[in-house]
Amino acid sequence: MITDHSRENLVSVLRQRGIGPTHQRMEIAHVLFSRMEHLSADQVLCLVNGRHAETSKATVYNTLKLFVETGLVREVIVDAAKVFYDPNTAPHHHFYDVESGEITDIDAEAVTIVGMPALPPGKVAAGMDVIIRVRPAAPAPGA
Amino acid sequence: MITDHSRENLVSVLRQRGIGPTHQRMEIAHVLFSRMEHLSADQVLCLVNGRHAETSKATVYNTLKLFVETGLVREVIVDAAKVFYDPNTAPHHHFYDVESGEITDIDAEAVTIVGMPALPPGKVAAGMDVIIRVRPAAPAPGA
DNA sequence: GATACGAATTGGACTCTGTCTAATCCCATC
DNA sequence: GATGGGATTAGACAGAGTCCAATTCGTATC
Ligand SMILES: [Mn+2]
Ligand SMILES: [Mn+2]
Ligand SMILES: [Zn+2]
Ligand SMILES: [Zn+2]
Repeated sequence: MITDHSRENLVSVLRQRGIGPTHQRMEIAHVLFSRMEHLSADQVLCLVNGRHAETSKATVYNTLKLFVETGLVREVIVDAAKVFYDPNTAPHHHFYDVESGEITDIDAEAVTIVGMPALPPGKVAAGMDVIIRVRPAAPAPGA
Repeated sequence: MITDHSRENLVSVLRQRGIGPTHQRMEIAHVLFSRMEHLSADQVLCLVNGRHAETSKATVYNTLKLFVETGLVREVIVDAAKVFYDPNTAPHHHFYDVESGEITDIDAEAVTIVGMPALPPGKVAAGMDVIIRVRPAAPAPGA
């Protein structure tokens, strides 16, 4: 969890991962880590170019892929339409509102999975996702 | 779990859900229930048209959506690239091999989730997915 | 300051999954 | 064998994401 969003700190966070801190990468990291929300590539593109266009779609995709490969952010696959990028890399799970698209974190510490079967032979674990799909409660009938 | 793949039984399975058993729908149901595998829309299209083309892409998408809406099959979202359709509608979870794309079922009976936090206020549960991402074990070094 | 060079960025074409629509087809009923 | 409504269809379309060759950037060296 990155709490210091200053330019100097973002530079060192990128450098720690061997990522050259270019202007575009800094802007994208800033968008992700200042908000700590689950953003799609298109949302990142729009936020980065909010004032005036300065970063291309190709660079946003290049950079998000680079951030994922280096473990700076995590992909969240809950919706068939698009990938979300999650600046929270601590182990955790998600609520997903299938109507609004809203994604909410669930602390992994709080949850235990009992009776998990052995991995298929010849396979090694690469991660676990728990997704609780929710929808807005229907208003009480007659209310 | 549908064990009888005879034409007559598929007709009655569709009728039970209020789905008119057209030739194309029967073929698609047959492809899904005779294999009991997790298939993408494109795989269904190719399998249905294996011999000679008889069903359009539009009909495959229409029919899969209809099957999902009526609870005959279930969508599995594990891969950003495409949706898989699962003829197993019993509650269960999945192993997903991120390299081969192979999907394997995990019986939900065997697994218990302890300490699940309360749903966000105003939300009602619509389902839970557990996805264990795996990859082929690296060959032993020096072997 | 000018030059050189590898790395990063870019526009735009392209692929792929999935949606939409208007025309046509199918088929049960009369 | 006409009628009518649902199902199917081709193909245009939309949106996410990839790819590539050309350009630009940042930095190191002179
Ligand atoms: Mn800025
Ligand atoms: Mn068949
Ligand atoms: Zn998250
Ligand atoms: Zn399954």
